[in-house]
Amino acid sequence: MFKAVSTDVSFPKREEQVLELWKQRDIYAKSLARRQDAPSFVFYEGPPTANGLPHPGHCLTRAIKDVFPRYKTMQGFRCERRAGWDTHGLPVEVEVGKELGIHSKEEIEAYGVEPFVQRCQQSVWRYMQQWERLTERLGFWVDLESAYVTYHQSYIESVWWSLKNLFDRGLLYQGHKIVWWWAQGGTALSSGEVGQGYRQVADPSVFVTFPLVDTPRRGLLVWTTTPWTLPSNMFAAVNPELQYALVRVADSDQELWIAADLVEAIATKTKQELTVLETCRGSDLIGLRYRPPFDFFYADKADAAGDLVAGGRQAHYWRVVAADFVTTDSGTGLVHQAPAFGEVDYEVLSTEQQRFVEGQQPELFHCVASDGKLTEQAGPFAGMWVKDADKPITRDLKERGLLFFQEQYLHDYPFCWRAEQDPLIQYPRESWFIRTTQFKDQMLANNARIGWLPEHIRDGRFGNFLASNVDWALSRERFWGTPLPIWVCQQTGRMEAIGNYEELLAKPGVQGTEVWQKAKAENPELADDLRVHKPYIDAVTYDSPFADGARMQRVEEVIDCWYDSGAMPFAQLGYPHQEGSREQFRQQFPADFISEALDQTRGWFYSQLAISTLLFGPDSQAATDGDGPPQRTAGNSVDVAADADQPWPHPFRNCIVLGLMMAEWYEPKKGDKKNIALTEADAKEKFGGAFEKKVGKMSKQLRNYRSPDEIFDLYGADALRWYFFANQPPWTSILYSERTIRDSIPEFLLRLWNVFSFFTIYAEIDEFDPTAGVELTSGQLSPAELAGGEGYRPASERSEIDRWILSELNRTIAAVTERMDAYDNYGACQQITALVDGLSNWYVRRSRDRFWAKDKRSADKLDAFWTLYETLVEVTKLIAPFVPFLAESLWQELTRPFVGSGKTAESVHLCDYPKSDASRIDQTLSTRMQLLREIASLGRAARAEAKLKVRQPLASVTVVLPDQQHVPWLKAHDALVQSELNVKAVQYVTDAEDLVHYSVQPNFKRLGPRVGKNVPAVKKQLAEADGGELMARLQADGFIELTVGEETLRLDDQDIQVRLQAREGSAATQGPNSVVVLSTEVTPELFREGIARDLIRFIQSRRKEMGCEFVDRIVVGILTESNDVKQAVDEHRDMIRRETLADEILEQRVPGSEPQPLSVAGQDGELSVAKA
RNA sequence: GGGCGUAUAGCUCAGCUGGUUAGAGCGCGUCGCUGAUAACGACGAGGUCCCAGAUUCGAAUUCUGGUACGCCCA
Repeated sequence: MFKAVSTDVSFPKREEQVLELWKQRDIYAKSLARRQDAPSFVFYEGPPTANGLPHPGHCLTRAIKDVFPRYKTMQGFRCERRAGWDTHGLPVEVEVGKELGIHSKEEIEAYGVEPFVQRCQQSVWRYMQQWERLTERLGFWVDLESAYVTYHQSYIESVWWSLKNLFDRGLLYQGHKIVWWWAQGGTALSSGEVGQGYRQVADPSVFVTFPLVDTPRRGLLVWTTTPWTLPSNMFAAVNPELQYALVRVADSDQELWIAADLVEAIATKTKQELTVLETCRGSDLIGLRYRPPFDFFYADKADAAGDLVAGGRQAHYWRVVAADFVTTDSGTGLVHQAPAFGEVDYEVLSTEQQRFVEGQQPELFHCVASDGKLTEQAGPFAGMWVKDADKPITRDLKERGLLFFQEQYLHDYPFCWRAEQDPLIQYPRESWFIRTTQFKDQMLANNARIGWLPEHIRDGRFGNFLASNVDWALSRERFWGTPLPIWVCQQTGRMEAIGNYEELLAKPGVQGTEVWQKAKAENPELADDLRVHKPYIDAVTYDSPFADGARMQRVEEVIDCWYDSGAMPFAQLGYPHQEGSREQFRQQFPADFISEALDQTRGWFYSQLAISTLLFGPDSQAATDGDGPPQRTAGNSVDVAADADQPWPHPFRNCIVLGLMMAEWYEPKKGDKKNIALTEADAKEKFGGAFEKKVGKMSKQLRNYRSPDEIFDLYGADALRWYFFANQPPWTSILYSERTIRDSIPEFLLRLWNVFSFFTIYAEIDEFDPTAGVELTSGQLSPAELAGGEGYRPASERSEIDRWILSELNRTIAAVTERMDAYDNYGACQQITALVDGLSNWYVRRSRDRFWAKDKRSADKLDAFWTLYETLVEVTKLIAPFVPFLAESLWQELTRPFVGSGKTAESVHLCDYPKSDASRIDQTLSTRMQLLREIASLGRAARAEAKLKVRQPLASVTVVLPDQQHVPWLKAHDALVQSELNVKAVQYVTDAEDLVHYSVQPNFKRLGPRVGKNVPAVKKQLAEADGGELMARLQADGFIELTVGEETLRLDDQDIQVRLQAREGSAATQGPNSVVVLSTEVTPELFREGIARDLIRFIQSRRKEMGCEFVDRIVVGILTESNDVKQAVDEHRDMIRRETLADEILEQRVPGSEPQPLSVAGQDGELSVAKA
């Protein structure tokens, strides 16, 4: 049987119990086992790194990642959820470096690559426990035991396989990458590190003359802010779209090309008089050859030239080229290009290289060594530190008459975050690239088929990013990462890629494996996976197939760890090496659903798409061993039809892109801004009144957020989850607001719990038994199963309100399903909230007296029980994916009476998701009930207006409706309105000119297209006409006629809408569909009845104070001087006794009671109550 | 500097394809209810829908141009 549950519930405590239950009974495994042969719904976990502590943002990601797999599992899909960990990369090296107190590459090498890498491998798991605990506590069901790990040998071998594939197809190549370089430290810095070091500095800005080869009197006026790069000049860039002017400099024969828009500005700035001789478009200047300011390279290469792809021949260097980044915002409109020292400049060189035929392309040159000093090639400047060379170079130009102008220029420039005095420079490094640009169109086509949420990601941020794709710079000159599996012939320089470790060992003349064997022998604890890492793998060499006697040696680099993560769809399976991985891959590719935050656009979203497109795209068939793209026949996707001929989209069909999470905190208006408070209450206590609320980024330093653990302990995981799901669409920036998280408890969790608690209280008292007569088959307490229950009647035989809530339930189930299938958790939650509100504030509220009815077995009472029970059971399943803990608690309680049978599903998460029963949806009933609720609400508003509390009975209300349609139905529900508004009678009228004023408006949506420009005229005529008369005519004829201009319009009741307006001075309120008018007269009889209701209330609260059980009977004594009160007791004795379970009402003090003062009808008295 | 996004009540946000009284929750205020009760309900105040222009019979919604903020990239 049911047992009344306390309303004093601690959700965190209950959640811990639920976790224990899940663990004991292995519910997650069972939920998968149930769907073993079902169609799959594929989910990919984007691997987080356990190298840092999890924070609130991870909770959101993990909550979203949880809700859809849970939902799909209940919907009948098999959804395997494999966890994964990202373990490589610079952050790990930095952590270890901190521990060791070292940071430069040299220091790491001095420390020893071998112990360093070993430490990295151990360090990766530093926060593992916290991550696992968070995952579990949040209720994120994911298979942690079989998690994929990016440093595992099988994972790395998958990555190798893919890289070999790319290498063999000519898609991996060596080139230069311009990096931010710390010359003193001899290392490249990541963009994150560079970002930390920006400072404002003054640098020289110089305008230099480049004389044209054919007409030396004419020159290009070229701008640069880095004079030290001038010796390495290769081109001058113009914007082909801009206008350029040839100007003569007054008092000289010099003629210079500059941007036309800048003539005046430059003249003013340089105090020179400039005369425009001619103008042209930038594109007309392209190809002009000039003499560079220094001869260091010019001496050798002035005549270097090559054949063009498009035919013809062109000089390699020192000519005008096109670059659309050139603007007229500053400088001269012509920009000096030293591709070695600028990423954009380098792109210009790349573009130029592509114009020439293979083997005849211009090549990068420069004269700066990696230590930041100019080389011997720089002649007199050799040996100078680049920044120190600015001045001598400028002076030299000036002496030779090439310097036109110089000034100081303020801008932000990056410095090394470890050595603040050291400016960083852009510098070319050898690097490996993947030829992704060749697949740009395919990637775009692939992207176009992905269901992005929000949609604008596809054409916006992600689409633009793809459209401006550059080749993927894959290699890293670091230590802890997947080694690039390319071996080089030491003699010929020819290379080959290796696809796995075994393949390497099978090479002829293999040597060097003993390095690993020795390490392992010395330390058997070493993870075997390390053998495919640096430095062990570097030691492995073999005989070159390209030259007799030569050896093959691995290149030094490791790869970008984003490649690791992007390879996850196949690498998590060890594809294609592991046994069974091909079959698994075919079943688990592509994913139906993934989700990460917006910052992954250029990260995991891109790495996955790029790798997948290159490896499994249309023209990769041959290279994938004949497997081709393994297209799974379709599970489930939005917008994207599973089209057998179209290989897209992969590797994921739907992606929810989460917004960034913001923190909310309070800081004092005065004093230490670091001394913050996390809640308003704390702030009040700490700072008095003087504080302000702040919203901003989460910050570890400021600690402006509460740790997830604390949230779980204080409010519970469901509160946090519901807050995430139900408060905003997930792609907006989400405020991590402790107050709002806390508020989700009373707003939703507790409200539902209270309904449930109400149910159990009366189910226990009345011994409601849902088991009798029920034959369990599925054990899910489905409507069909419950239909056999004792006293269960078909919905059609139950009362209106029962049918109403069942209709709302099924309507909601349909809506939630529709929303969730569209990956819209927010919309789904709004539906659920509305249902629970209706259940609590209308169904239970309006049904209470049915549960209080004396006859325990009356059909109506049983209907109420069955209806509420069934609704609770279905709601429990409905909310299970969202708030799995509360749902489980409810399920365990709701199934309690059946437990003996052993046939009920042992967890709500082993149930099917509810199916909407269309036959139970009654739209008319919904509309009518809505109207009824409107009337009740208006009635209450009218009472409030007239200051007549609901406890005071009134004679009647009059409800004015514009049409008769629903009146018969409403009349049948008089009792409901009467009790809700505490009135004796309800009248419905449509024609009540004395009470309301009718105003008639056009139905714009209908009439707009029909009458167009005449809409305002129609509106005016309708407004000016007598509303009541129009109504009468409409009701009599079915239409009205209006003359607008030349035309006569016939309008029916669909074309116009009648609005009611309460007349001034009556106790009336108006709503969208009706007006409710209150009869405000309080007769003596009504007054006394009000007194009786007051007395009931006093007695009830006294009962409660005394700790009476619900069924205890009492004796009541009322002492009063008031005749009204005495008379009220006489007249309403039965009602008072019935409501308060009083055996007797005496006009004296009840012996053995504690008398209480009583104030009713403005009279004092005394109330005494005792148990009978 | 470029790209993307956002701007609606005191706060956090809804508002689909244009339809004339712009909504919710919280907060605030007033009142009510009192055997679901440390809950709950009703009502109220509170809006230049960022600004300007355009399209239209009609614009929070579409277009153009600004402004502010956020993110990503340079």
